[in-house]
Amino acid sequence: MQRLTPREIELMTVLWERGPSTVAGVRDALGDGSAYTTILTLLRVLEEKGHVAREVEGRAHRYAALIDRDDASSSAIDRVLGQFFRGSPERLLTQLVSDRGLDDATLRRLRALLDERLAEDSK
Amino acid sequence: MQRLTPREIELMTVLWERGPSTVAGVRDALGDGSAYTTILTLLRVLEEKGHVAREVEGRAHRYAALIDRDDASSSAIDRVLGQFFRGSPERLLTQLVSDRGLDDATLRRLRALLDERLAEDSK
DNA sequence: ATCCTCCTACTAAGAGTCTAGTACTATCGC
DNA sequence: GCGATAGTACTAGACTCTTAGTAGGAGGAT
Repeated sequence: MQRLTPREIELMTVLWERGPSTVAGVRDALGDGSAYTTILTLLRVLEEKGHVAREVEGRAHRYAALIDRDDASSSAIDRVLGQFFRGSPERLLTQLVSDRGLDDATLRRLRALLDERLAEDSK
Repeated sequence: MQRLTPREIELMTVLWERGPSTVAGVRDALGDGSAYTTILTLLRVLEEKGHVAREVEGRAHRYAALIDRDDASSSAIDRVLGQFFRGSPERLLTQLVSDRGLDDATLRRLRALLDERLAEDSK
């Protein structure tokens, strides 16, 4: 999966969460002061890159995400994993739990998650 | 912490792993075909940004990382967390274990990590 | 029919990233 | 001393990212 820029991630997030949207819809959802044409341009670029598709709807166009949110986040994790943790999820988790001051409740939920996963695997 | 570019991360990684290095040292460690002056320029930029310092050593300069690797990776995690997981480490871990096909051994090690951490906290 | 509004297409500018060349300097071997 | 070598400083070009303006078209209101 090709890398998304920070701004592109913001736009894609809107499409992922709201579903297919018009330029005005995306702009409203973002709620920053970006000009209408700015959003339009960004969506055009995303279309060129193959990350979104659009269809005509009345006189406007409706843009829809073509890539999966999970795929995008997975790529982002891969990148961080490779850049900082020699590809090791353990190292990442270690830092996650040691640096972030996660409270016991969160730690226990994380452990429960792993337990679940392990139980599934052994089925 | 300010965002590092991908290329900057590569250079910083060399400094983090090898310790303070000269331009030639960094260039050798990278081992890609980059021109000497390219590495020089990148290090100069990193110095301008305050990420590295240098001191004269003979006729060359030796560059040293000023920022901590853990801080940088922590920022990277924060970014991904914010961009894709609404700031929730659980959501990140969920995807980590579900998508990545981690084997049972790894999952158990991750769980052991959490157990350790929980034990420490209760001390 | 004409004007207004909404929307798109195209263009462009400024900043940042990454690359590397050229020019200059200092040191070392002789 | 003098040339070769190794290093730095400066410059610059190609590319990407982000922003937004201008022009023009299509539809609706009157």
